[in-house]
Amino acid sequence: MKTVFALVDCNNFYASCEKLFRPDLRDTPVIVLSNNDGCVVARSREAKALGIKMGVPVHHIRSEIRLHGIHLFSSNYTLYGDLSRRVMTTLEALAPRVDVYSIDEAFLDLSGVERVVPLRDFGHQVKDIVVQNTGLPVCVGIAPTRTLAKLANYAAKKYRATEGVVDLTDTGRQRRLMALAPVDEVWGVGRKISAKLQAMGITTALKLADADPATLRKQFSVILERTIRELNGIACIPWEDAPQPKKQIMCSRSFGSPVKALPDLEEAVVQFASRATEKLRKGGQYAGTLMVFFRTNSFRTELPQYSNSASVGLITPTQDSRVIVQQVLSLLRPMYRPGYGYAKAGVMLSDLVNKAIIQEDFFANPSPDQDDRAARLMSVMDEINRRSRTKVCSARQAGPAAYAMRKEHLSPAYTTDWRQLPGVT
DNA sequence: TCTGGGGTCCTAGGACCC
DNA sequence: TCTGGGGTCCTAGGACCC
Repeated sequence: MKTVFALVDCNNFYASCEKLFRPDLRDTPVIVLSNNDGCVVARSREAKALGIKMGVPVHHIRSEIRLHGIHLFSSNYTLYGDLSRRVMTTLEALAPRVDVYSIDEAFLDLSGVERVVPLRDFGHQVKDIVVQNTGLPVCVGIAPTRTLAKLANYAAKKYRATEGVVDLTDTGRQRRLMALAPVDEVWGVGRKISAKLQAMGITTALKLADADPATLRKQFSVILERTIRELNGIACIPWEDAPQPKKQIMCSRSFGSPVKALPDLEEAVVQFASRATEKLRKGGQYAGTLMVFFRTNSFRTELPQYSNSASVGLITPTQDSRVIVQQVLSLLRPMYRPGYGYAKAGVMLSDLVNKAIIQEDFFANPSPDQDDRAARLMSVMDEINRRSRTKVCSARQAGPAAYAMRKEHLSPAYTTDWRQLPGVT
């Protein structure tokens, strides 16, 4: 049986989520901003039509915002995460296998579907059911490999005549589309590689597909070789039988205003360490290495700059917030220098393992019994934090702090907080 | 152009071993 | 002080993705 992939991708996901609860903004250009309201991370169709570019700092487009009455939203990940789950649940009911690839897209296994219904028709069914269940518009790209499905999705978004669905299982259609697609639209070809390819005369997806994989592997890497094979219809990224466990967990933030004093910096990294460890426990994992970093604002070149990072390996991997917080603080303190305004800090947990393969530390103090008590304490803490708004946390995490993020245009938690349900008047 | 918070994978090069 | 060849492991950095 021929393998067939579909890539389902939400249109302007964050902007569509915001519009869902604001029908009054139906035809208004809308943009969603990154943390701290820094730059543009999503644009509605109308905003794209106005030429607002992805990633621009919001203060560069103040005049356009005023001129065209563009509506701003701070990012509301609680809302987007909840709506994403609804989309994915819908997709899981429609296909035997679903790979959630990011917050707004998923690969579906459509192998065998064409014996029952034409693939293009099935794509339209998927699209209609998702919009019916969630209110969110999606596009569907169908092809024999993930890389081609990505390209099909690009075409479905770009060309109106496709009505949001492109079936690229036919080789002739693949080549016609690839001849039109700039090489940087290929999945896996970013800014650097695209520039090098262009210099070699490889300007379209088709020229890349027809290039010699062995030669390009030598000049680039196996990843690009794989991309070439995928463009030629050879699937190189198979289905995973089990979801792959995380390899690292990161928690970092830019601060709303510069942080100068050690206690404030400590408070921030304690927060990050706690949040990262919570994610760790949610996945049932233990961290073997932790890293902390912080830095001044490198864009303010007129100001003195300082950044540093340090990591430590634990003898026994842990998921105990108290241990991780202690370690992070003892890494941070000797690195801290007064006299700088710090703009960002973060904590990373890595060398993650499951409990089953943990090597006990022969000389460690806590007996297995104490270890057990630590585990119970952590799970009680997590449970309380899930249920209540008053968070239980280590004494160092106070809030709202000096480094709080700017979020001046935040929409309500429409779907995850009873008190913020949208009203009908 | 430089703005955000996550992630993954690959490669080159150094340290170290025989 | 210089001379060989081969291997592994780890880390840092780069490139990509959303």
